[in-house]
This record gives sequence, C-alpha cells and structure tokens, in this order.
Amino acid sequence: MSELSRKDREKAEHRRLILEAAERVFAQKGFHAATVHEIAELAEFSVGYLYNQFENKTDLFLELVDMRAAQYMADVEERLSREEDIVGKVRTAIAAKLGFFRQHKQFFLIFTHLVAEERTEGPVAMSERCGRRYRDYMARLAAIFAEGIVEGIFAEADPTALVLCMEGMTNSIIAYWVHGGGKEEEAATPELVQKVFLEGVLARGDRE
Amino acid sequence: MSELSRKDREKAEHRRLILEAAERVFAQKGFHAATVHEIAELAEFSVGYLYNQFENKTDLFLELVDMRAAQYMADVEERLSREEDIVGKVRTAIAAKLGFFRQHKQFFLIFTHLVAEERTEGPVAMSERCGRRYRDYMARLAAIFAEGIVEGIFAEADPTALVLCMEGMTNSIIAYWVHGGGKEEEAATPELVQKVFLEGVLARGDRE
Amino acid sequence: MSELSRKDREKAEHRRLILEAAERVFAQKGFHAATVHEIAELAEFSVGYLYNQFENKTDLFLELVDMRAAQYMADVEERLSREEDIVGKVRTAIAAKLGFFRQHKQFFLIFTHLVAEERTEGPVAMSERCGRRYRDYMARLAAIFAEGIVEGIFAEADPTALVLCMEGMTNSIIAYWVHGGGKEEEAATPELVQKVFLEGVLARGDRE
Amino acid sequence: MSELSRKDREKAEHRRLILEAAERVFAQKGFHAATVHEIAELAEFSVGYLYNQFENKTDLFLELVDMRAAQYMADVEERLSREEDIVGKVRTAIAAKLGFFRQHKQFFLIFTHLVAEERTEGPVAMSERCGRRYRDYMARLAAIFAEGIVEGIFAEADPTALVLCMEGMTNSIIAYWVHGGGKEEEAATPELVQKVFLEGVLARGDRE
DNA sequence: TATGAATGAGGGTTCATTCAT
DNA sequence: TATGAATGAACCCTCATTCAT
Repeated sequence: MSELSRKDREKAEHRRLILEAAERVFAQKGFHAATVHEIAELAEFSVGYLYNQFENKTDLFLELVDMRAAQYMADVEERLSREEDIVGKVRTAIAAKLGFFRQHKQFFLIFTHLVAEERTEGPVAMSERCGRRYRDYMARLAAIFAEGIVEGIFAEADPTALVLCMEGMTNSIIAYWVHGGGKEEEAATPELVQKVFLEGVLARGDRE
Repeated sequence: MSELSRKDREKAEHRRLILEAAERVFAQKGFHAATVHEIAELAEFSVGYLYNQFENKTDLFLELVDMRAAQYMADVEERLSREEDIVGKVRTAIAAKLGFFRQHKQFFLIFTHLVAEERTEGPVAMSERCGRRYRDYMARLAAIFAEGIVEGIFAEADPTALVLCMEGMTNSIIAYWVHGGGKEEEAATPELVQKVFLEGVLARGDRE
Repeated sequence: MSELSRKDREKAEHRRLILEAAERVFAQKGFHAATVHEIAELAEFSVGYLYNQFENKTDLFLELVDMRAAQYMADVEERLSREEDIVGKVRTAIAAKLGFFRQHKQFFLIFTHLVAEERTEGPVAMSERCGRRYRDYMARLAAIFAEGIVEGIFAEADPTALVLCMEGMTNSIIAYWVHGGGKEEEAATPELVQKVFLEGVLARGDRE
Repeated sequence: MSELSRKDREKAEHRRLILEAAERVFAQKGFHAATVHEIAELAEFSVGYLYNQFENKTDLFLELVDMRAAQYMADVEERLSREEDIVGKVRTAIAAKLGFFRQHKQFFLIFTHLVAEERTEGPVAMSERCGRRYRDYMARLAAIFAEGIVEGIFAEADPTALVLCMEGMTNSIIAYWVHGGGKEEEAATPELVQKVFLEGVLARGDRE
C-alpha cells in the first residue's frame, strides 16, 4: 500500500510540475500560441507523458485554471469568513484578491485571457466547473452588497453592478502591476482601491 | 475623374466590408483562432482579395484595431473638449466610453483580447501607433485627475491609479453588457458607474 | 488597309515589348520565380493584355525562346553559309555563338535553364518547335565534323561527341562572361576557344 | 548505448532516404516545381517528418547539394592526389568527373540547375559552403594549368579559361549521357574528351 | 511508467488566370 | 483594344496528437 501511495504521490507531483510549466507558457504566450512541446520541455517531461496525464491541450489548460481558481476561491473564502463586518468583508475581498494575484501574476494573465474568451465557443472556453465556480464567487460578493444595502451601509444600487465595479478596479490594478516593473505596486495599493471604491474619488474636506 | 473615384469608392467600400467581417470573426474567435478563410467567407470575398487589400492577417487585424481605436479616441476627445468642468470631464470620460462600446461590442472583445495579449511579443501585440495612442489617452485622463487633485476637487492619490480604477470599472461594466442579453444595460448604467467612482459605494445619509 | 496594318504593327510592337520585358524577368528569376505581374509591370502593360497577346505564362516563355532561338539560328546559319572552308566553319560556329550570346546575355541565362530542364515534363519543357530546331542545329554542326573527318581534316571520332565538346566549351565561356563583371571577356576570347578546340591545350613547341 | 546508437542509425538512415527521394524529385522538377509533398510521398514519410529532419525545403535542398558536392570533391581530390604527372592530373580530372556523374546522374541535373540559377538571389542560390567549395575546386584545377604552363607543358593561356573549357566539355558530355538512353556513353567516352581537350580535334597525320 | 519519432489535417500566403468594363 | 479587380487552387509549414517501444 505504501508502495502504491508513493507512486500516486509521484504522479501527483508530476502533474504539479507539468501544471506549473503550463502556467508559465500559457501566461507568456496565450492558449493558442503556446505549444505542448514547449510546455513539456519546460516541465522536463516528454510530450507523450503530458498526454498520459492530461486528455489534451485544452484539458491541461482547464485543469490548470481549475486548480488555481479553486486555490483562489479557497483563499478569498477563508479570509472573508473570518470577517464579521460588512465593510470589512468588502475591504477583505479587495485585499485578498490583490494579495492572491500579486503572488500569482502568471495566473492573472491566463485569467484575463479566459475572461476575454469567455464568449468563445472555442477550446479556451472556460470549463463548466470553473464557470460555475466563478459565478458562485460573484454571487457571494453580490450577496454581501445586497446585505449592506438592506442595512443602509451601502447606497441603493444593483448589487451585481457594484461587484463588477469592484472587480473591474482590482483587475485594472493587478494588470498594472503585472505589466509593470515593480514600483507600480507602491503607487497603486490595496488601500487606495479600497478607499476609492468605498468613498469615491471626490475630496471630502468640505464635509467634515 | 468620376470613373476613378467610383473605383476608389468601391475599393474603400470593400475594405470596409472586409474589416467588418474581420471584426466579427476576430471578436468571436480571437486573433489566433480566427482564420483568414472564415473572414473572407463572411465578407463574401475570396481569400486572395483579402491579401490584395491587406498585407497579411496581422496587418488586417491591426488596421481594424487602429481604425476603431482612432474612432474611439476621436469620439471621447471630442466630448471631453466640450466640457469645462473637471468633474464633468470625468463624468464624460465614463459616459463616452460606455456609449462608444455599447455601439461597438464586437470591438470591445477585440480590445480586451488586445490588452490581455499586450505582453506578448507575437503578432497580436498592439501596433506601435495604437499602443502610443492608448498611452496618450491614459496620460490625458491622468492629467485631468492631476489637475483635479491640485485644485482640491479630488482626494490626494496617484493620478494613474485613479485612471486605472475608472477604466477597470467601465471595462467590467461593458463586459457585463457584452456577455449579457440586453437587460444588463439597465442594471449597470453610466450614472451608476459615475456615482460609484466619484462618491464611492458607502451610503451618505449619515453625513448630511 | 493601312489602318489595319497600323494596328497590326502596333500589336507586333506590343508583343515585342512584352517579350523584351519577359526576357529580362525570366533571365533574372528563372521561369518559376518570375511572375506574370512583374513582367506586365516592366512591359508597362496590364496583366490582362499579356493574356490577350499570349496564351499563358508558359506560352509567353516559349514564344520568347522561339523568337530568340530563331534569331540565333539565322545568325549562325548566315555566317556559316558564307564560309567554304571546313575548319573555317568550325571557327565561325564558335565565333558566331560567342558573338550572339555576348549580345544576348539575358537569353543565355534562359537558354541554360531550358537545357537544364530539357528532361522535365513540366511547363518549362522546351517547345516542340524549339527542340526540333535545336536538334537540327546540332545535326548541322555534326555534319560539318562528319565531313571533316571523311576529308581527313579532323581526327576520327563520333561527330556528335565533337559537337558536344565544342558546345560545352562555348557554354562555359559564355557563362563566365555572363556572371562576371566584364573583364572575363578579355581573358576568355573566341580565339582561345577556337585554338583549344582545334589544337588542344598541349604545347606544340616540340612539333615545329 | 546500443539503444541510442540504433536510434541514431535509424535517424541517419531516414535522412538518407529523404535525401534520396529529394534528389530524384529535385532532379526531375527543379527546385521550384518540386513540392515537399511529393518528396515526402516518394520517401514514404509524412510531410511533418521531413520538417522534423530538415529546417525547410531550401535547407533540404542545400543539405542534399552539399552532401553530394562534398562527395564529389572528395572523390576527385582523392584521385588527383594519386597522380604525379601534370597531364595525368588533367586526364584524371576529366575521368573522375565523368565517372562520378555517371553514377550520379540525378545530381548532375540538380547541379546544372544550380549553376543555371547561380545568379539568382532566391532560395536556390547555392549555399555559402557549397559555393566556396566550388570556387576552391575551380581554383585547384586552374593551379594545375598554371603550373603546366610554367613548365611548358601547356600552351600559353589564361588558366581559368582552360578550366572552363574542360568543365564545359565534360558538362556537355554528361548532359548527353543523362538525357540519352545508354548508348551515348559508348559514343562519348572519357578518352575522347581527354583527347579533344589535350590535342584538339584536328587530325595529326601530317605532323608525324 | 515514460519516451519522442512519426503523422497529417489545417492554416497563412502566393500567383496564374479570368472577365466585366 | 486594354485594364486590373477578383478568384481559388495549391504551396510551404506548424503543431496537436498517437503509438510502438
């Protein structure tokens, strides 16, 4: 049994290594321009072995996305659950997303592609699982806003639209980080995003 | 003269038809998955004729992007110039962008791809012209915020980061429209985006 | 009638201009790499007009070859007929060929191609006419050698083989001229070829 | 080790088979008219495999030419080096060339094409290596004549021109063989070429 | 389990040829 | 007569995928 489990562990490790390589290549080239050979080479496995572990190129891509998405969801989820306050949850949603993608810039590029090609009927179309998961995530965020609106904390508005505003802001900021050299992370901080999203860009001096 | 001009008009019309077909196909499939054959078929021209009018697939793509981008820039520019007030300019920037892309949803998808693949050194990389234009556009928006901050209208913050927040919000909203069936445009209105961006999501009742 | 004949003259002149352009392009690029468009452009006629005057690309090529070949044949023929002496005929054959091709280097390149592709079943295969003509030309030269051998002027040998030796030498020399810059024509003269062919390369000092 | 070497041997064998097929097709059609598909089919490999073994069509062609040219050079070289006598060297140069190309008629056709297209700047242009090699070969032959002239064995003449005369003769003779059915090789023998080149075509009876 | 040689469908592109004007 | 816009078959080449080892 321990023999078998060692093999299983090895196999899982190999999958991980392949997915890691795939992430690098897909992020750099995009789905179509990336080649299975390049991924195999970077992973230091043969092409055949990739096809042994994954159905095909699309499957490899989707597995990768699902893995990271699950990780991302769990991460945000966990941090949101530790927060009672509604505004705190929003702050956390922003901070958690920015935090996660700062650690996974490669994945952000893939994620962007994915969203961009969401409408496509092609091979890059997000997997069922992933799509559902993403919609759940959005719904959960929307629920926070819905609750906040009921409680009079947030201004009256379509909760989904508010989620989109928040998500769009974070996306742009992460893209700024990803394409930049490093100093962008100091100019565009989570705190700034939180402040703009919660309070807007208008100065408040006159209201105090 | 009329003979010459008729031919020229026809040629221009053909270019337009090809670009239109290309916009549809590129929007649906993305650059790599789109095939010249499909574009030609949709445009009801032969493949050879596409190559008669455009250097190659990449050139066709870039001409398309440049055309629409120029149109977009001119549109926003024109509306911004008619606005004196700084806050008005911000409102206009949001409204103009949303307005343009509501009319050009196909292009929005291409635009998203483009930004997503910005890092690529491949053929999809935005053209020099287009890239420069885009950076100019961003800089112009940043200047508005810089001025507003100096005048005490906007809260102290990195102007570029503010532009990104605004752009990200509009991008998300447009994507929502594009992927939706129609009713999304009623839930997520320009006015909502303007309000969230300027004043934030927090309710203000308690401050009056 | 004069009206008609003027048209005919113009048409013939146009053919000549097209053939001239074709010779330049075919010589520079070879049959396959040459394009009808380039020939049309150089001739300052439209592509359609070329197809009006010539069946197709191959036909144009063959007409060209036939024209020059006929010219070449007539030229050599005329000079050979003015020569009574057998050795004089051989000298003339060499001198006439070298003389003609020095004036028509473009055609030599085409001619070389032609001979090179003689075996091909493709479109470049020499035309029936041209092939027959060439074989006649070779036969006529062979006859000269046959006669010379009978008369004891030339050493006993296969006349065809002797023609080939002579032709091969002149071909090489012309190729040398064609690919060179100009000074090659001074180093490799008709007289040298004649001497080598008639007397060989060995020194004769010991025989005097 | 034997495992590795077997694979290497197979790969080399496959290359050989492809080159063989390529030689046939290129010889029959010329570079431009030959198609990679036809070569692949004749070699009984897939198109993709050809591109696995060779960079592209041009590379395949050049590898082929280089291989045979190297073989040819080595062959002639080896036979020349075993000959002390100057006249013997010339006889050997002729005999060796005729001998080699009698065994490689396909290559002769390619070689002829190559020389015919030498002026082209296109893909058929001889490779650097091959061109240099050919010029070296010509220079070495010229050196033989230069020495012979100094020693009074050969008549005073431009050595390069003499090489050209010799080469031209052999080329014509080989072409005769190649295009013929077989009996041409009996009529046009190396001995005949040697005699004509060394002593000329004139009868010598009167000199004895 | 792990390999990589071998495949071939399909894409971008060219260019000889046609035909309405 | 003369044009050149328009065509589409066919080429070179790539790369996802398979399978014998």
